[in-house]
Amino acid sequence: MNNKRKINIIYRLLFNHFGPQHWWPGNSREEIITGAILTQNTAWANVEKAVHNLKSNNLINFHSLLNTSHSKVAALIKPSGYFNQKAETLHCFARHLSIYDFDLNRFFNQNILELRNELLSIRGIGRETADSIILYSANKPIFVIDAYTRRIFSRNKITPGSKIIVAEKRKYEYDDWRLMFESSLEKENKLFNEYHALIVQTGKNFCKTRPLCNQCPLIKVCAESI
DNA sequence: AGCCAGGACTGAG
DNA sequence: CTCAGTCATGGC
Repeated sequence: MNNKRKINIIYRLLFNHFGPQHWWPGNSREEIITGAILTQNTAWANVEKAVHNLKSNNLINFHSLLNTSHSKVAALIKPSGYFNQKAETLHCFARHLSIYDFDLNRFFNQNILELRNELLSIRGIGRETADSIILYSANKPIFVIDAYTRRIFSRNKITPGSKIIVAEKRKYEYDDWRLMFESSLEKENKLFNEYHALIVQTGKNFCKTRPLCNQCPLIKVCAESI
């Protein structure tokens, strides 16, 4: 069976198992962007504390954020780790958004690739963060790849291209993974939204770095049933 | 006591 | 172009 069919089947299995995930957690586009930056290599529970601190100071607002000192922002987001870098990234994003008078409608009103390139030009925003913002804040269909995605699918022999597997970490490029999913699914933001959320849910439950994913009951069932 | 979490960037070689 | 090193807190 080819990867395309496996990817579609696994989606149904995961959705049937976990149900709808209602992502992204957060109730405004600004909060989603903030969370996407703060969650870089960080447990979500820590991000929630940092977001709460920002909320208490009315700083889920990029205009206000730009008028707040680095040291104050860094102190508020301390629970999410890497607070100096992330405070800088938040400022860089805010500075970029000022070009659009802090109007996300205007910023998001361009095609996906242009938006993506703009996001990638902002220091501290890499591919995963850019794509999370595009999918979950701008509501445009782009498939988000993260460590869980690579881990779960590569351990189940579903990988892009035909490169030799050397190490788990950097076998394939980010965009190879992204295009594998995008070319296998209907290009629909609701589907991409749910699928990535389900992958994270699966990863959190069953596919941590250890124990190995081979011991993941769900994925094992998936693999066997395909 | 480590090890890891919904990454990104830099400088060496 | 690879890739180890760096950034950093809190939970298990």
